[in-house]
Amino acid sequence: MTKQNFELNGRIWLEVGGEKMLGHGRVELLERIQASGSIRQAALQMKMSYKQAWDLINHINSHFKKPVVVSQRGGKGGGKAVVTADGLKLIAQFHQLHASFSDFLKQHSGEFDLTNQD
Amino acid sequence: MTKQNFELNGRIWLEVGGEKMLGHGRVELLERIQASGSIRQAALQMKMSYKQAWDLINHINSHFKKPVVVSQRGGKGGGKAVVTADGLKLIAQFHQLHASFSDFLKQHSGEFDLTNQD
DNA sequence: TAGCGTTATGTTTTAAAAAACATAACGATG
DNA sequence: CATCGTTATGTTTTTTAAAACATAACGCTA
Repeated sequence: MTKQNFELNGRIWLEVGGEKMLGHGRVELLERIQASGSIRQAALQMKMSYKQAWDLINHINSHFKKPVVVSQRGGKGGGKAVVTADGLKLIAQFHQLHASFSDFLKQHSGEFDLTNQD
Repeated sequence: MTKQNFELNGRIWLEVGGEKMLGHGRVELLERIQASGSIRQAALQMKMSYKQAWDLINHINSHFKKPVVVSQRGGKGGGKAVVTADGLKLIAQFHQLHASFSDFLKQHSGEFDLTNQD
């Protein structure tokens, strides 16, 4: 009898109007924007193009009642971006939820089993 | 104060060797194969091409130690396909797990909240 | 006031994924 | 022993998504 080796995995995310809005990747992007004060730097760190990062946060901003990132161009350093209080709240809430989800996956990871008598 | 309307959502799946192997869609495919005795009929029901369905179950079969579907061509009706005992076991185990996951999502769906004093 | 680095946005090109198409093999059955 | 409906598989085309490229706007700062 040889035992099949399984792993349980999954993803969770936040939706607004049925549209995916905030998952693991976008939360990381927000965190890096907050840490660096720059969309460009955050994008570089995550190996995505500036445009891709900008499109993402623009999409989020335009679907929430209040923006999660506010930015300005020109000035010292060329411009900057900061995560709003709401954005920070979302990051924290997502982390908390994701920790519960990780527990869930770990707790149920043994439930797949094809062991039998052969 | 206007409240942002959130929904929590997610997916879970089974992996073998880090590769996604069995999630919601493939489980449904297996069920329809079992119910109809035919890959073609299952594919039609799910509005996918026969090739796509076949590629999926072939991929699964070749990554598990024992196949989840066995099939034969020719003969009465042109051929047939049946889900193995292991396959049926996986379906059942996935359903059980997915029910727990649905509970998880429901229980935590209220954890996102941006309500504040403005 | 020219230059710098970043935000903001549109367009074009490339790559990946999906769909469509085509065809052989098979075995009961009439 | 030809037909039928399905399994099995490869190839081509289309669609979609991602990446690359290009450029304007902006406001400090030297």
